[in-house]
Amino acid sequence: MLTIGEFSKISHLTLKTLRYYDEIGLLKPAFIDAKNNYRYYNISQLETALLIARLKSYLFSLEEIKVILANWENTELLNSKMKAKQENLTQQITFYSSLLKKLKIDIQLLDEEENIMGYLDQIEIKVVDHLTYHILSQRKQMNTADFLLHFNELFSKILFENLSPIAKPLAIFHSSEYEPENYDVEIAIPLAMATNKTKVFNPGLCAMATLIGSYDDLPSIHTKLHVWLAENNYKLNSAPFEVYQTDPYSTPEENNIIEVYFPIK
Amino acid sequence: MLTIGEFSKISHLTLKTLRYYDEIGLLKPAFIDAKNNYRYYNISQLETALLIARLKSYLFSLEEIKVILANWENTELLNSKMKAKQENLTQQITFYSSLLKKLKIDIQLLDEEENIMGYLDQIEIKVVDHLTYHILSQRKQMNTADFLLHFNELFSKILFENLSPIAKPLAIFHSSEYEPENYDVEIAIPLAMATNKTKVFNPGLCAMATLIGSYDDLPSIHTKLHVWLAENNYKLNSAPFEVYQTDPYSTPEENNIIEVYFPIK
DNA sequence: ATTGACCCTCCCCTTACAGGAAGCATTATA
DNA sequence: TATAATGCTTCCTGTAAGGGGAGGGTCAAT
Repeated sequence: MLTIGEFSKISHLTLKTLRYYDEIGLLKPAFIDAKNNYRYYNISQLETALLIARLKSYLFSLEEIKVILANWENTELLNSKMKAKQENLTQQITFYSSLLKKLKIDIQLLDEEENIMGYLDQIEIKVVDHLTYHILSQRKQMNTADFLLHFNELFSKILFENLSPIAKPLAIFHSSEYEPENYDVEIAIPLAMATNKTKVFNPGLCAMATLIGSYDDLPSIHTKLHVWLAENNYKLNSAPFEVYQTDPYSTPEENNIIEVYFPIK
Repeated sequence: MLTIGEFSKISHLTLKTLRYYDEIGLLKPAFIDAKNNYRYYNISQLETALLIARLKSYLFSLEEIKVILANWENTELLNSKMKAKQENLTQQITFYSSLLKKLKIDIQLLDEEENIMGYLDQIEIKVVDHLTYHILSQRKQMNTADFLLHFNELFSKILFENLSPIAKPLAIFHSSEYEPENYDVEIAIPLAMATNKTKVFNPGLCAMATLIGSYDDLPSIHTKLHVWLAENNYKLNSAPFEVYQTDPYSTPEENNIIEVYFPIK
């Protein structure tokens, strides 16, 4: 039997950590002296501690580790968790790598004494009179993370009901605030002919800017448009919408072309 | 003037986020109506919001971003912070990559139906009678993170006082628990001759195991040794110590050779 | 005048502990 | 044996960056 201090020294886990693991039920001492609440550990628990440390080094959460330990006999579980973690780490690495790439571009800009927000001045705003369309649309509360998925239903309908799209798909944003988990969006596809399921989409005069790049830059475009509206004494007349000019499935993230329209008056 | 909802929609920051940024002083609304506490933002603050989002995407903490914004005129600061962050990201990537490599090895083990803790059984324990040395030593409370640095002083003394080391440097662990920030360690170098500054180091009979690999595996060795002591009815006779057989500065992390000794009775 | 959308503050929750206080228990030393 | 030094306990607070929700006030349009 080892006291918590001895156990700490051998396992290289602090007292705080051991007490915390006890509390969350990850590693409970083999024996607790009822009269003074002293914790005592088995020597064999040292190996459990090693295992925990090992899994922790792979960035599993303590909750995940608990599950793995509880099903230690089930090697399939561990195997699949490990493979999931591998996938996870790989994604992290690509994420960090692309971040690093962007960062380096900005550093170069800074070294050339340019403003890193300078790209904002490159955004060009046009005033256009948008065509009137008959659109097939669906309005939903959606999670912005799986925005794309929601188009599938529409695409499918068009395919199976032999409808003919006449322009690129678009999305109309009705939300009054930014709520990524529960975003009020109407996705739509303009059709060549009106049916009883279509409705008329007639935004009229619009301020428009084109985004070439990642969706992450959408706030920049929106900001630009709003600043422009304010400077030119226009008001937003109805919900902003976006037209997707490129296929997000086959286009690399940074080459997407999205037109953002603000109906104005 | 924009209400918080409008500002949220354009900037793609949630209401929660905006209120939080107000609270921590990162982005305070330009105007607050005193009678109802409504927050109102300037259009120009949208660009600040964009900047914040940008820096956040580079994984700066909000605290860092606050500092950067406060010194926005000082382009040097931003530049240096960006370069530090670049370094940081690079390290993260190497860290994740090496983790991924280890993970893949374990996955392969699992696929071959081996236990991932199997390496524990490979650790060989010998009983040896340790030589007696005259050691030049220093006992300190240290942070385990800069363990190596503490040797420099000793090395320097040996060099400038023309002393002759006779064996590899070692460290004796007096701590009674694991406290990474404040670890009670005695670092020592055995010398050929006794002086008035040396003391006798005579651990006697020891159980010994050799670690080839990263320092992270030290708990495994300690665990192994403790299990062995318990199984063979020995007791720890004095503080455990480690002998560093390889130069940590020139040896890649995974090739270090460290001998761990437990004086026994 | 009412209603529904919008805004406010306040409190609790998240991870994986660290830091510290206050108070027993055990062990070492004088 | 008395005292001091450790060792152990529980409990409280704090971390980063907000999310979730309660309870209640306010605004704009009908």
